[in-house]
Amino acid sequence: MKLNVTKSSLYEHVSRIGKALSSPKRLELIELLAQGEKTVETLAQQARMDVRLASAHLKALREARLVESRREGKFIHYSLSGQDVAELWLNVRDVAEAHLLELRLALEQMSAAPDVLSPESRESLLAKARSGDIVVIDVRPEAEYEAGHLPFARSMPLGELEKRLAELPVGKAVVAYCRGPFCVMSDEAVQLLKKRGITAHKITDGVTEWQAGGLPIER
Amino acid sequence: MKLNVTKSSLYEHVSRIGKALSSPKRLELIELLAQGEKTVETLAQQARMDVRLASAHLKALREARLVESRREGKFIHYSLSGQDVAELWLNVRDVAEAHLLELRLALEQMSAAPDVLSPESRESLLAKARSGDIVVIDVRPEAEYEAGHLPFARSMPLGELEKRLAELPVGKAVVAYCRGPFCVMSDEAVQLLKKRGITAHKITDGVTEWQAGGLPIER
DNA sequence: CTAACATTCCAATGTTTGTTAGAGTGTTTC
DNA sequence: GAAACACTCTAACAAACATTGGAATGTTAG
Repeated sequence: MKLNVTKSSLYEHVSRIGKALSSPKRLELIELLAQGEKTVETLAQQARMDVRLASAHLKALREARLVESRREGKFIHYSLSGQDVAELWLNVRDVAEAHLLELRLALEQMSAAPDVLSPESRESLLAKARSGDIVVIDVRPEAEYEAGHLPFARSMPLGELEKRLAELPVGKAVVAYCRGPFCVMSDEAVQLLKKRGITAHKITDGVTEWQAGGLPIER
Repeated sequence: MKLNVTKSSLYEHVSRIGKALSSPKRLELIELLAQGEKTVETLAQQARMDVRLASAHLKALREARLVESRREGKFIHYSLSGQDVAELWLNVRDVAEAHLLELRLALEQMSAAPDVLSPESRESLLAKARSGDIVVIDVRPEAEYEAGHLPFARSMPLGELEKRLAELPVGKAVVAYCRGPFCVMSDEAVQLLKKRGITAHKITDGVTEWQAGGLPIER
């Protein structure tokens, strides 16, 4: 029998948010939810964890009011309870990257192999995409593309990429993106494309980073 | 016997930052450190906790690279390891305030009594302070004032306020501030001033909020 | 109604964390 | 050198947490 003592100092309240951010699994769920609303099953599958565990973590996130749920028939759809939550995730990630050497090393090692497009300005990328100079592909699952994607990007989920290579205009450089710097799907896409002789690069920005930078998102 | 397995997924690294933010005591220490570097003893005293406990929490914060320490003779001075850490704290606090009803209620209740200056723009406050239209007082301990304060503010620590009332120009409205919305020192200052018949208001901004808003800080 | 399914709840496990007590380091002052 | 001081480390315990197995809930489809 637990008593509801609510040791409610102001810091206590804020620490509930901190607690929600203190588990790697929950952070992964937040990043996935930043790509659009999802069911528990989808989340569990994409984060490779047991459904029960995902449910438990989602409960914790819901209690910290970072996520909301919506029932639709058999399924319960979870989503972040605001754009500010996605931006908080970016903020925590940036601070971690700035101060934790280990993380910076791990990230460098990860994206050392495939071509990362030099961080030219987001606007210049946008301009090239608009003019048709380059082809921007979104290699995330289609549902995430539907929930919001970069302007002028076309959906080309990693799993289908190989079969759908013919859809890509010949001779044009391809720029791939996925969920953000922690996501390896764009790396794999670039590898595959280069193997087929297609000029390909990746950008580490995902939709969340793009949006947080004040740039437009299409739907 | 613990093995140093370092389950180093990327999320694992970021969660170290989250863990550091998951304890109310640590958050309080972060807020205090945002006011300027401090020794363990000062921190323990201001946060009303045992020195040993403060030391333990500081160790955790240091391991998450959110704070740094610097030895100077007998004393070890702790400080945030970057402005970004202070801004992360603001970000977490803002998200908590936006999504946790309980916190918003607690805050409203807290600042219901004393006069909160209507959130007129920071610039207009600055202008009035510059022109001498109002007197801005910083009621934090003097050391924190020294480490950085609002432009045109004069130091008037809460503990000395009563003795030093004569220093205030007569007939002018006083605006008090302290560490931020969680800090009650400005509330107490306003109460005391009003009791003496002095027109007094508070602003909830502290130096950190002011600075994060892109406004200048004096030193 | 029942069956199938998505999701959550409950209970039990081992692990991590917060806290305090007491001892130990390193630095200054005499 | 010794004493005083600021701070940290070790050990210990209770509380909180993550994870898994098994059962329960609520919904749709028949």
